[in-house]
Amino acid sequence: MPPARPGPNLSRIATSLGVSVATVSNALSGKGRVSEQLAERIRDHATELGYVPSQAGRALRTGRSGVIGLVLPDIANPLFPKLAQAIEFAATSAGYGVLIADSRGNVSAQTEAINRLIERGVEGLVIVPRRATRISAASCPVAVIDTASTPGNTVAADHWQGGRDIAAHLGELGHKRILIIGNNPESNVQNDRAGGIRSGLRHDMQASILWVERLERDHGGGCALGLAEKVREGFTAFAALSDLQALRALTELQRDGITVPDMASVTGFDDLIWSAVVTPGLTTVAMDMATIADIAISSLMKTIQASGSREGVLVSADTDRVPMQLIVRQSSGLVDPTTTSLSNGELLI
Amino acid sequence: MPPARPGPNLSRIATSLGVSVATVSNALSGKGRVSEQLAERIRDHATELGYVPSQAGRALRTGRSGVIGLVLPDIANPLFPKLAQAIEFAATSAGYGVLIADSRGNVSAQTEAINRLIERGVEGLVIVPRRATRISAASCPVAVIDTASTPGNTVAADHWQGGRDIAAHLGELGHKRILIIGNNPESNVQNDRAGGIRSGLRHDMQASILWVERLERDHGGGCALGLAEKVREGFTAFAALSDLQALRALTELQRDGITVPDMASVTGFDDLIWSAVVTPGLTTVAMDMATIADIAISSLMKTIQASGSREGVLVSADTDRVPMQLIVRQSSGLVDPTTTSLSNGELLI
DNA sequence: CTGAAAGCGCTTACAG
DNA sequence: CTGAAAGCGCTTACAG
Repeated sequence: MPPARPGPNLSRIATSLGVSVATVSNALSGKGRVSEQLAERIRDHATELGYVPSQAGRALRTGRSGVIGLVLPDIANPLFPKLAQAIEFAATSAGYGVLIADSRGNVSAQTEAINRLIERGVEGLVIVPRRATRISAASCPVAVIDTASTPGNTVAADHWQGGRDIAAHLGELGHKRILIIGNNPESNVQNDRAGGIRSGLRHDMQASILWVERLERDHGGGCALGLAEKVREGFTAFAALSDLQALRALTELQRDGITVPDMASVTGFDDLIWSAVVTPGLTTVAMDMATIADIAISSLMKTIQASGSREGVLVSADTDRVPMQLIVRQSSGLVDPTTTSLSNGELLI
Repeated sequence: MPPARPGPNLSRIATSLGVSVATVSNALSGKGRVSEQLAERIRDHATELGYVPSQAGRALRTGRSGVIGLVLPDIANPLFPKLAQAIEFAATSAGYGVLIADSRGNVSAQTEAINRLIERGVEGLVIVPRRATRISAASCPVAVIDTASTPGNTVAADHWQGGRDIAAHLGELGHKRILIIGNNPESNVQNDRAGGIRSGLRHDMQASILWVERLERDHGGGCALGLAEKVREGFTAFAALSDLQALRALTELQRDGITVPDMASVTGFDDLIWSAVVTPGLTTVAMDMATIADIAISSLMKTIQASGSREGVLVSADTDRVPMQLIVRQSSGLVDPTTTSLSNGELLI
């Protein structure tokens, strides 16, 4: 005999009230086929007993688990907290739970992670793919979060426009020679951002690009970027393609006696946690994670509802580009004290 | 009539092979009540058909969902990636999925988050509680990750010992006057760390403490910490209670022309992502997240197995203190190039 | 407005 | 070694 749940179930409520389980079910789901009077009695009794509906029973009957999966290439990525928070919030608002999976390691780990989630019965998947991975249709609806320049149905920040904003900002400050600092030349995101910067330069501005990964291949991990030398060569602005590289640039410049922003400006991307904390505060461009998450989740919901949750199609929304927002702080020479405060009273540690 | 799943189920495999569902179930679960020959035929046919077992059916029958919940006070916390990654890995290894929930906001949000997870049928919960929150027994086993000084059954890093390691390290470097920089005087974690530092000072060393939150209450968010002044007063080492404050200290010192580590040393806690990236690299103390996660998950598994997954008790392990590990980088004046490399080729951006 | 009944897919005693 | 059957808790046509 199957193990009985300790908590009360519909049947217990029903017999205890002398009504049928069907009526209890209808009353609790509020479908309105029960007289309001009886419905209220049933609801009261249910709360009194501490009734918690069984997801398993409901899922088995309806074919919907009420859960989606979030697959990340590397949870340790500093962008992840914002993404996970936004997805969790959007999914919860839509009445769904979020199972996480880390596809750390190779591409096959990504496939395994996806399969694990599908075995757990997720109704849909939000995937941030590993580099150079195309998600072949899984056996459930999938929303991909990636660069706009990745082909396929994706939602992404408008990295290109973010780059243009950076270029415009640096132009206003009078910079002529910009050094773009990227990590990985294979990254679609970084190439979009760099392209945006280049396309936003005024005619009298010019930019070079430094790929840190290549530098480190030649000189070892953690090597100096040699930015003081670049300053001597005439570069006055360092536009990193992520806040992590921006932080590296900022601290290296300061260590070498180049004051920021007096002698050089530094900008980043993503508004990661430390951007508002460092001195001088880091000028950066933020993704609108809430909107990105909303689009991903709502496309997913639409597809789930339409397909009866079982089609293995990518979400049918066209590629969405969500605007990025420039956040000016002191590292680029403009001081706006209102953007530097960080309410970190909520930080765990 | 309930909606049929599109994929094959046990019954389809059974009829297609002319055997009973019981036999298929036994063959696939490998309980060994089926002749090896038949079992193999069944397994082959199942993979051929792309059979994926229904979690819902299994959960309903066995009373186990195969899922645990992870409740975090704030997913945006920079420590979260490491924690989530470690928990996800430990849970996956134990055959469990991980549902996440953010108890952002007030304490009642934490209660709601816990209830949502319980409604989704989690068999256990890993909770990083909000400050000053005691988790009253939920209706499933709970493992709490917090400071060792929080009463109750918890697993935590040995923050006190980490503090002692910092003090010993600074002592070896010859520092006499230490400024401890904390964020929040209410935090058990921070108080443990500060206490550890104080207890590890040699007789000829002395420490003062600066609470940033109080400073900002008086001078506004993002205000300067005034560390250059402290250097003039004779402080030579700044021991932050988290890497975020350490980064703030480091950049403020550098901006004010105090070279690190020549004129002052800086240390942090947690080995967050940027510690290895800044110049000079940040000396810090790392939690052993893998071990913490292993202990939390295995206690949970033990309690789940013992109690039939339904008792509302905290895990019965005594409070576990997991050692922290000192990571020496240049910010404290010792240069060890082997610890400065960061393989960030896997970073998304 | 309310109830009896079927059935989602699975596992596990129990019989043979 | 294999099969028939019960039952986990729910929802939803269908009858009354």
